[in-house]
Amino acid sequence: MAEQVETLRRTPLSRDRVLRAAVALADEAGIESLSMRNLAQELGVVPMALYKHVANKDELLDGMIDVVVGEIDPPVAGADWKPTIRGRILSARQVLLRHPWAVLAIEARNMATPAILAYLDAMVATLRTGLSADLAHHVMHAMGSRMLGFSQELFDASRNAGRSGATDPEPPAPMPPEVAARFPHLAEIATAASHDDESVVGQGCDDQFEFEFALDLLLDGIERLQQQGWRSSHRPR
Amino acid sequence: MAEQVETLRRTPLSRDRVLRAAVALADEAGIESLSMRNLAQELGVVPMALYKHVANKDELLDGMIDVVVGEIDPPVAGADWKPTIRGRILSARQVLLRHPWAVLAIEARNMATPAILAYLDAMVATLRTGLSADLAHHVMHAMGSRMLGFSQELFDASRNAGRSGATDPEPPAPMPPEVAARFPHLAEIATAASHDDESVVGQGCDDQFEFEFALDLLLDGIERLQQQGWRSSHRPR
DNA sequence: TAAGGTAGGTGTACGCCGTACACCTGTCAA
DNA sequence: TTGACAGGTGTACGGCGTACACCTACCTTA
Repeated sequence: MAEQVETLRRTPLSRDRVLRAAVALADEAGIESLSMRNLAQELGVVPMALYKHVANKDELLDGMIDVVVGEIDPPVAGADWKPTIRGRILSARQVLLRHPWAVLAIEARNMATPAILAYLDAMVATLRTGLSADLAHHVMHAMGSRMLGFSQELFDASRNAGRSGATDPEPPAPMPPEVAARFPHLAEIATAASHDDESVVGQGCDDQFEFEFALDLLLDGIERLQQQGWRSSHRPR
Repeated sequence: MAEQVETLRRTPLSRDRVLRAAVALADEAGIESLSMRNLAQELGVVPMALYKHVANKDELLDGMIDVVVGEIDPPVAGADWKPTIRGRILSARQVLLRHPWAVLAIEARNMATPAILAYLDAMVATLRTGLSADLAHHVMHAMGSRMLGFSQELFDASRNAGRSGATDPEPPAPMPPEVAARFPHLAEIATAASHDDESVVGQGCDDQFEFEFALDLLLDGIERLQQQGWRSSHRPR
């Protein structure tokens, strides 16, 4: 019987199983409690066993990133570049919301992983159906991490989610009065938006709205440049 | 004599001296080799001595961030919101280029430090001279980390600078042919821009140009919204 | 069927990390 | 003179990534 249990749990390790377990562990317990030792324990195995499947922890993180990027929907073919780009980016965003730790992981690594390169290459291909190579180049820079479905929010609620513990359903705490007094303009801003709506609870931001606002600001500006045949002419400093 | 040396090096520790030494160490050796132990050694002191001046390593990092943010030029008063914002953001960018590690440090922490809040509050104040509170709110989100002078470049050379070792003056390596073959659109893009200029070496991007391109794309779009009296009207999903 | 190579899990150990806690020491106020 | 206190010290603990030697079950091939 003991060896039956052994056999059951001993679905043999594999790189894929290691990566998926790592992603699951990071999703549940937060990236900061993803250690080789914890991960090994989760897999019922001794820490050094992992090194037969990943070279080291950095390579593990790269693999995890590729797993996440692999979840992004493939681009729909044939449509206009603008809605195509927009849709795929919003899909990427949904994926990143499921794996909040991945944002930091992607930023912290140099991220020239094959999966990311493939993703970006497809994105460029779509852009190039409407834009010059020149403009497409600058657009890729301008969109930056938004291409991967996230942007740097200055106070990022999702940053803390998946950091430790699972979903904490607490609404964002309102700004304490002494803070509001010291930073009055921030305080005014904090409650300024999304109140023409009927049922907005508290002063939480509609993150999805904010993301699409910035995305469309960029996409509309890009479209305008494209329509007027923009070319980069480095102003002489 | 021995005690003279003692006295010389024993400029008494202080929170300020600790923070400045930490910033210098991160600048020179990279953030990943900033440990409490290394920092203590740099200061000629035993590791635990640091804890009389900073609560723990996270608080040390917060303090380092505040030192960096304190280097950003104060806003020039009286000018129009658009050039004021633009100028201050470009100043912030120069600061962050001097302390490349700070980008990751800022992203990794929740960054509600007093210095950052003060910086952002001043930024909002400037915005509010021309924009509604509603629009200013969304603008702050849209600009995201660009407000602090950086954006997420997908292949960020400055990310690796200051990571280990000092400045490496190597130009970015050209894309290896087998990579270019697998990702043809990226390859085309990589060499597409900044070649109408006379003397651009290799295919290195002009990072400053790219940053300003995106910044102006956003600022121009914002100005257009402002001029047409934009108000957020959440589309009914 | 025997031999031996190989893939993959194990055990031990090292050096690094952050930091809790008890301790010492010099300075200054009462 | 005393004693509180600010600030530097020494030791120790638990956790980390991972090098390295090892064992073991399987598969190939003669």
